[in-house]
Amino acid sequence: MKIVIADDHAMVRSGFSMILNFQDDIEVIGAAADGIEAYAMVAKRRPDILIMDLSMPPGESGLIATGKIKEDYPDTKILILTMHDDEEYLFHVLKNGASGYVLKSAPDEELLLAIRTIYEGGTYIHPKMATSLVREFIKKDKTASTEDLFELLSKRELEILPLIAKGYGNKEIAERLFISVKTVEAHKSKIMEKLNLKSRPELVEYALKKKLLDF
Amino acid sequence: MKIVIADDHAMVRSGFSMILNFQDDIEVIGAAADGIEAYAMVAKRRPDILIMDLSMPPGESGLIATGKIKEDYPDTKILILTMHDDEEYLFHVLKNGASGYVLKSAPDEELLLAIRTIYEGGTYIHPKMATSLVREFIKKDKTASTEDLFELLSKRELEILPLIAKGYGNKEIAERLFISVKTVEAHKSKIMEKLNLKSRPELVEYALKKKLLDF
DNA sequence: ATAGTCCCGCGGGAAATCCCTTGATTCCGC
DNA sequence: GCGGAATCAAGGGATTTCCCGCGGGACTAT
Repeated sequence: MKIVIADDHAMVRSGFSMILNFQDDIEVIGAAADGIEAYAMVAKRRPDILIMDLSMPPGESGLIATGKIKEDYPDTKILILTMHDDEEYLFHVLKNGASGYVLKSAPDEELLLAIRTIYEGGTYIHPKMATSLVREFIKKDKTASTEDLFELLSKRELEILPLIAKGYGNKEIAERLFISVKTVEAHKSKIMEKLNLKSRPELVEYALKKKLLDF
Repeated sequence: MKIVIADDHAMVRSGFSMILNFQDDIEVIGAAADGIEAYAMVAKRRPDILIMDLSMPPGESGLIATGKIKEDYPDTKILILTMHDDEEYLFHVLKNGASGYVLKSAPDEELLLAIRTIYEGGTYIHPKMATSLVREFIKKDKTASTEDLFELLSKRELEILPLIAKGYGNKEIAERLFISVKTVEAHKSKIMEKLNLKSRPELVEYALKKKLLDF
């Protein structure tokens, strides 16, 4: 596979080139000293993988370059190689389309593993960095205890609550459930009483937190 | 650090015990053959780390045991060791409180690295497994293009849309923005016209997808 | 400059809908 | 059999919705 290295330190570039070229399946076909050069190099050589240092001050930051390159040349996988074990970077970089994140302090084997992983379409995140990713994931997904819900609300109420939250009118709900509008209103009152909600927005928020809004 | 190993294969247990006890900083203080035994062992010995095989058929699945143990003994870190490189498992296991996920096919060094990482409070996910995690993360965070929004809707409309979606009544919105109810109605009409929405639920859905509902 | 367009704000009035209180039925567990 | 909850429902006042229309300010193209 063909690789381009982008790093503002010449020594780092040649060092990694040595290591990589020593591999049978890897060929370093270019190098760049900043984000702009990296973009140009990718445009010219079309590598399979671009290894990019995040902190390249002069031309353009590696982060921005990552976004641009990924947008124009999505086939080139981007592996971020950095000395920051900062969580913030990880998020931004992933959102900008990078496929991997390896610390410069990692052993050579890890770099090679990362390269081969993303070459095959995978994503390589330095395991320790996964912490923040997992935390975010759990946070976004585990808001709902769901348990307390089923204990408090009846079947009917549990059926009506999401509909209200989704913005359906009482009439629509009534038609959908083949009951009277008045009944829907009664249920709604009961729900709000049980859950100690006193306004529609609170109800929407509640439903949202309990993941009842699945459009 | 003190470790308990849970695996239904005796050979696996002794094998790993050998490897781990060979380390200066690790001491295997117990073993279990199923989820129930694992729970009891954790209750008795209070290890720093529990290494758990996911697929233990007889007593109780490792997954469920993980949840129970984590709930009652949150100080014990749980490292999942499995042969499944299945995405589904990863999610469930993380939600149930595991701190690490390592494949049985991984080299010993990786296991040791994982143990030490989670002992220090980190989270270790096998890098290749990060793929699905990242995918989910990006999906949950990048649903909104947000761009098209700001082009279509005016400032005021962009201010009102979320309020409607959140369930606020026209009157409340009017009071909050110091404008007339009639004006709110007008804006609402404009919004629905521009976005081709014809009902309140559609509007809520739209707002939700654009991440405008941030309670 | 003038006309066109968009954003913002406001209003009337009629019909539909929502909100709140009250009450009837049924079913369940004690 | 009796309290309690679930389900259903009506009456009446408050609110929203939907149809209209009005005017001022900003920006643009002619």
